[in-house]
Amino acid sequence: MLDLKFIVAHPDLVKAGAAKKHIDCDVDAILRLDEERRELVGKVDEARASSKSAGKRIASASPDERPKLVEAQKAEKAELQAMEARQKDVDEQLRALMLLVPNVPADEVPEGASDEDNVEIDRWGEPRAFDFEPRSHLELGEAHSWIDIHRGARLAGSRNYVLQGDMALLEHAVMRFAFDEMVARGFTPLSVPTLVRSETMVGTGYFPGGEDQAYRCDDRDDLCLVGTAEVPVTALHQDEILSGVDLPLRFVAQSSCYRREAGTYGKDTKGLYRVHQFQKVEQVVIDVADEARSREHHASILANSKAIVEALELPYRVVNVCGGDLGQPQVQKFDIETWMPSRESYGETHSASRFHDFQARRLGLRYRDEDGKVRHCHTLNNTVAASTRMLIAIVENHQNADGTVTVPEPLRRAMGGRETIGTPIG
RNA sequence: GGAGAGGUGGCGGAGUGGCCGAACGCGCUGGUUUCGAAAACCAGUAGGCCUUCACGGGUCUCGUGGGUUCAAAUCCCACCCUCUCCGCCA
Repeated sequence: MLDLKFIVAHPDLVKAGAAKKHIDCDVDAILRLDEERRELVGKVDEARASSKSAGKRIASASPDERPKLVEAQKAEKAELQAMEARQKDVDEQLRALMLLVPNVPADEVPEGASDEDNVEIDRWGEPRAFDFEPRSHLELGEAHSWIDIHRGARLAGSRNYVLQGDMALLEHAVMRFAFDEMVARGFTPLSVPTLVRSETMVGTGYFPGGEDQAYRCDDRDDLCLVGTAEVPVTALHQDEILSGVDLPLRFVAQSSCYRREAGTYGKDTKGLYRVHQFQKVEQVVIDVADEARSREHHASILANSKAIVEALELPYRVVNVCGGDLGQPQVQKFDIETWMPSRESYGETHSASRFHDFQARRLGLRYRDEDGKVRHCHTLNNTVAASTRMLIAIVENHQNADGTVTVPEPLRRAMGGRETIGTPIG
């Protein structure tokens, strides 16, 4: 969330930011509640101080004046309790509203309502001109018994799948390559829980608002399956005060990712593009609160992922995500979209976001700065590789006329040294 | 799942109703000393909120939330977490 002091000092900026994101929030109600809160806090503190000193008088009073003093205190206490109850009520209302206020987008974020308004800012490689009719990943997958949608659905419902044989191997190969690359770049490898407390979902900004998109086990255990390792990794140091000299922290984690995809019925129903579960390697950076550093990290985590996609020889473009396509927590987001022949378009494969202290403030993630002051950290994250979407891009872009698939060089070692997979299709 | 023990500051650890945001030790920071360092000695060392130009002052927080009391780290209730033993188990 945003700093309450910031909201109070710059209500128009916050409102403009929300408008740019096409998100509703009641800034004026927050201003009103904050004023009421200040008034109450002043009064409550005063009443408490007087109650305290009265208590001390009672403790040192003689036995015969004690009952009188205690009686007087009882009356004051009722008054104090009423004020405290009101204060608590105001605080709760305030927090609930604060959780709904979106982060202010950067100036460079383009205006726009949906992903159609995202602005291309970079492009690498050329979509391949096939001299044969290219097959979709699903056609290839079914021909080679690599992808089993029917049994996936039978096991787990629609939007589920089973990978078999070389496709299951290739999935591991991509994940391992992505993970190793990040470790080589100095990121600390992490293996984290994917089932987290609801509180952790709130901390990273997914709740409130994203409850429909998460699988929840909270009727019995107050736990949710994460949609990305970003959640447990960013929250790793929640409620801690880190030492400034330890920053930045750079983490890489692989995890299963679970997404309900509510409200997407009928959209991307074919193949592996939009599924309920996949594997993902994710990178997370936690650093001091500094705009320049935030921008540097943003560029660098984007570069990390570009290097992966380039090493796999996949054409891509980078888009500057517009206001309306930006989530509540982000300041700015760059998506990498990788060319997918069957879609005849670039499909989103990576999402590099920076948050300023929006997540850190919810998480209680802080550090002690050089000047001795305690501040909230800045957080960032980006996809390194998401299994299903990378598999789509790899098999579709590197397919051959006979239905075999050329394995990109970095993945060959994990594929037993083979240059191609699949037997020619008749 | 059953039985027991426990959760106090960066760490260890005292504290069983008012004098406790909290002894003592370690760590850390500054100073004295030293050619420099170590040691020794002295001083400082949690966070939130309100208030103040500032110095400061007030208040809250001893796992979390409720309760008892004029007064709670301390008593009561619920929940969360950790550890030990048993059971189950990849």
